[in-house]
Amino acid sequence: MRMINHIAAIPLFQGLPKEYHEDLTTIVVDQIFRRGQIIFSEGDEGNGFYVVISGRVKIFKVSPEGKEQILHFFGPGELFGEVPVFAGEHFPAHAESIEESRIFFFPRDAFIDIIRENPSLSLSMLAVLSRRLRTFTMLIEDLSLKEVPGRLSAYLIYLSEHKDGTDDLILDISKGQLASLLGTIPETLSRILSRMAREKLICLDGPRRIQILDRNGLLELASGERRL
Amino acid sequence: MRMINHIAAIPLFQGLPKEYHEDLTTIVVDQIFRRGQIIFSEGDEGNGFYVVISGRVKIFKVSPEGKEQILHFFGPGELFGEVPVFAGEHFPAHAESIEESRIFFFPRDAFIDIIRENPSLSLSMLAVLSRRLRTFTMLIEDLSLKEVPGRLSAYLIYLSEHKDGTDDLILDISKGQLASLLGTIPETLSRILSRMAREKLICLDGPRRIQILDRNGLLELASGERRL
DNA sequence: CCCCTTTCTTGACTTAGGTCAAAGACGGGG
DNA sequence: CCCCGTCTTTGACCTAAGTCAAGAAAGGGG
Repeated sequence: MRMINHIAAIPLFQGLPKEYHEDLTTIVVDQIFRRGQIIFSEGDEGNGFYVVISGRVKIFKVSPEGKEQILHFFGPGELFGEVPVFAGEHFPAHAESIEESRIFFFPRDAFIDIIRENPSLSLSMLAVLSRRLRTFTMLIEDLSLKEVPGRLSAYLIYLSEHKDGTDDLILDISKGQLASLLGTIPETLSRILSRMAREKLICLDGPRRIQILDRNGLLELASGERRL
Repeated sequence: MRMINHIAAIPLFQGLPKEYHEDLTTIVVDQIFRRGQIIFSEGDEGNGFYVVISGRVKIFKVSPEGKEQILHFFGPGELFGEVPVFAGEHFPAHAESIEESRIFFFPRDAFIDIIRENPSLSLSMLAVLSRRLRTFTMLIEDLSLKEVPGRLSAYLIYLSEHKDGTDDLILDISKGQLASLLGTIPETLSRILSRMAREKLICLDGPRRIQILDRNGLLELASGERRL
């Protein structure tokens, strides 16, 4: 049974006594979702939460006219859909698998029973939720206080700080998705990218490769000191 | 000692064994803040969280140019500033007392000790954080997917559903603050209010009194079906 | 009751960024 | 290697909403 290894690898469950890992394997549901498949929709009843084992998932809202605002991307080891478990019954947004993904589902009631007996697990959950609140706070700040070039700069800086090795940044999502994450549309994003390239802030090195030429310039944009 | 009564009245601590209420009184710090006084600032180290006993508090972000985005208002019984307790060290936003307020402060370490022994308290905290995540999700949706008349309509509908008795809605905050909560500026809010009055959706009955004339019209605006 | 401060409204102007439309560039399957 | 669908870019246009500036109302303290 390899499931227990997957569970032990989930950050949320690190530092949990082994017997709880075993308890968790008894309640977990192992699922595969294909690219584009909806995992849950806004308003669905939330009977449990999910953890990405492999692949990637996006969480998003849609306006009546069809514009979509991405709230998060989640990759391996991250959990999502936990809000209704503690707050009430309904999911506040949609979840879609953006590539073939393996997802573990943890049913609500059984999970709460485990939590009731394990304060250290609940502290982990509290940490996860608090960190999520912080990222939302940043997203709200971006959306309401910065213009799009500022949000984009902040995102590029963020990428450059979390990348591994290479000189270029590799966008791991399509530009359309990035636009939605930044609260704008592909056309606008495209214009801003080429404007930034013209201003020698960045260099577009290929379809999904971006090189940062003027880090300070980006930082100034991100903090609102400069306009494009 | 009346402090324990205040603590017992905090929703977060409802359903907690009495002895924990007593433990809490030993760690709590009782504070008074005046109107306009800053409780903490973005980036401050978070050594604990706060609960409003009386008065009102706003949580907000400020752009480099000084525009402010209000994230929350909190009144009696509500807690705030809990993110750094579990997620890390720094407050992600500012907190200001908008009227004379009595605030209890709970230091981080002592509180975590109590949580470690009391799963039902941690479940309450998880519920509070989850509900907060949900309201942020709604705020993000509003800010990025709706135009200002839509956000305002949503807020008026919300008020009308939570009001007590009277026919008119009473704005409990200034129009400037409301503008900031809606992610806009007072001029724009003012224009939209008079436009809504002209369109007979609402009636402005005095400085802070608004009467809803056409609930459906507001609902259509809030859901994006109609434009103003 | 009146002054002074703060808040609110209104107007003229500017602009970021969204919409619509069409052309170009990728990229995987046959 | 070529075709077709999907992503991306570019252009012309439009509009929501922000800026600046000047009055008008409210509201609290003396």
